[in-house]
Amino acid sequence: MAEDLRDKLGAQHLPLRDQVLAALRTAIIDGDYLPGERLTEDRLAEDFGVSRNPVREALRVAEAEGFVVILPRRGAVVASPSSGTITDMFAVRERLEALAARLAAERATAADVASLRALLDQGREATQRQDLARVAELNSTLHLRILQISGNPWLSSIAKSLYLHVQWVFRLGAAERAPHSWAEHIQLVDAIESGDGDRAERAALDHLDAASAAAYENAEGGYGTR
Amino acid sequence: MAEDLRDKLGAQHLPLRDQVLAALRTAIIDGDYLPGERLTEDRLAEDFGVSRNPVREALRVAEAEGFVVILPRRGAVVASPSSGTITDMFAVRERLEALAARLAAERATAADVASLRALLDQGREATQRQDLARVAELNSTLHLRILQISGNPWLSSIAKSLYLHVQWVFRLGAAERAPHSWAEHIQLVDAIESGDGDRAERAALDHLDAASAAAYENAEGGYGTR
DNA sequence: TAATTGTTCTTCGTATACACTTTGTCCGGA
DNA sequence: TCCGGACAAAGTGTATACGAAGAACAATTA
Repeated sequence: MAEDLRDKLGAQHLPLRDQVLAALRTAIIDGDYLPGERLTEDRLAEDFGVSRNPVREALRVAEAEGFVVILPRRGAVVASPSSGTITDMFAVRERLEALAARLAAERATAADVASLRALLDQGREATQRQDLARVAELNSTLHLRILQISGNPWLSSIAKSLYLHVQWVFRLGAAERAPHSWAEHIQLVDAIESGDGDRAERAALDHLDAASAAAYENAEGGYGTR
Repeated sequence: MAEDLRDKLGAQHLPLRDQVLAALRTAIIDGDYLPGERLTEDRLAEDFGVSRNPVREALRVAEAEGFVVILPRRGAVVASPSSGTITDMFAVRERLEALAARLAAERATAADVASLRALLDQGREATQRQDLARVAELNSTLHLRILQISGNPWLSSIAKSLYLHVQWVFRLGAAERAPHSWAEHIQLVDAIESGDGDRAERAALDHLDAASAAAYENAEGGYGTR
């Protein structure tokens, strides 16, 4: 009986560096660490209650992911997304999510479609309850689920990382728009279910156009021009 | 005069971890470390003549980039690209490079076009000299240059990383095909110069179709199905 | 004021230690 | 011969300490 427990614990073992990385990411996305803020190793180590080594490893990955900028011999600061990169991000995301929608349409099983429909149902429900946070969360889940259904690991991992950044930049306005985007989501899932790749791609593009327009508008007043 | 030197030296400073990462990447791409090979920290530290810390930091980034797989408490092994991921990689690359071509066409200055033409000239020359390695190198440079001209940092960084993986998987057959692809490159640069986004995108897609067909063929006999 | 110097903070890299897992080996028993 | 457990070896994960070097900032001096 003890072996079972140990096995599970062993498999479950998450290296501290990964926990730190996850915590760092969410702290940045949630705005606990603001763009431009300096992140000294000692401070992070203290914040997360670990030694400097795991922190350093997490920082390198966070840099590769674009969440922090590291200047040699000067340390890490939280990256500052500019409005220019917003346009750029959406340009890339448009292509990738369109591809994901097409692949998903071509490969989705009945079970896949059912899981998407279930998410739509939960979304409708949460919208009625005015639970915006939950709606936004389901929104994310839906997108990630479509990526997963696309069955392309490269696409999935790249788009996922991009999606995190989008959330970071637009964490302010995302919740308000979420309910509006739900109608577009239904279109998208319908298209995926139909198995028509062209139609799915079009639906994804329509959705992203609307999202980028709304997000951009929001960014004008929110994050500012720089 | 001294200030200039100091500034340059300061900026030039490459942390060991970055040097290790670069060396590790090229060692993997060049096949010095084969897929599935175990990479113990001590060994890498000795190979590169550094301590464990820089090696560990480089390994984490290499993992994020997909060059190695790290299993907790068991260490890192060189990733094994399967033929399935080849198709997936090209599917993503197609979209991204098409976007890059379009943006490049829309934004290229006269100087940009000139630099592309210069690369084409050098390529023609190297082809005549039968210097296949040089041709392959110029091939890479051309693609990266177009990404740079696109002016989209996200696109650039993602496509660059993808490009590295393509080189890794097809390092065997890339050199042979390089001369053939040159004609397609000329089409592409012509399209970029014309400023016609649609045309540039089409040229990029044509090029990638040919490249993926050739690469796939080569992989059948080379790397094998798994 | 402007240039220089000195101090302090921090990163970068090395080295060391140790707990804990995983893996491999060996050995006795069925 | 084959199996299962004890035991040893290898390697990772984490913490800690230390020195060198750079960067930032304050103090001092011309």
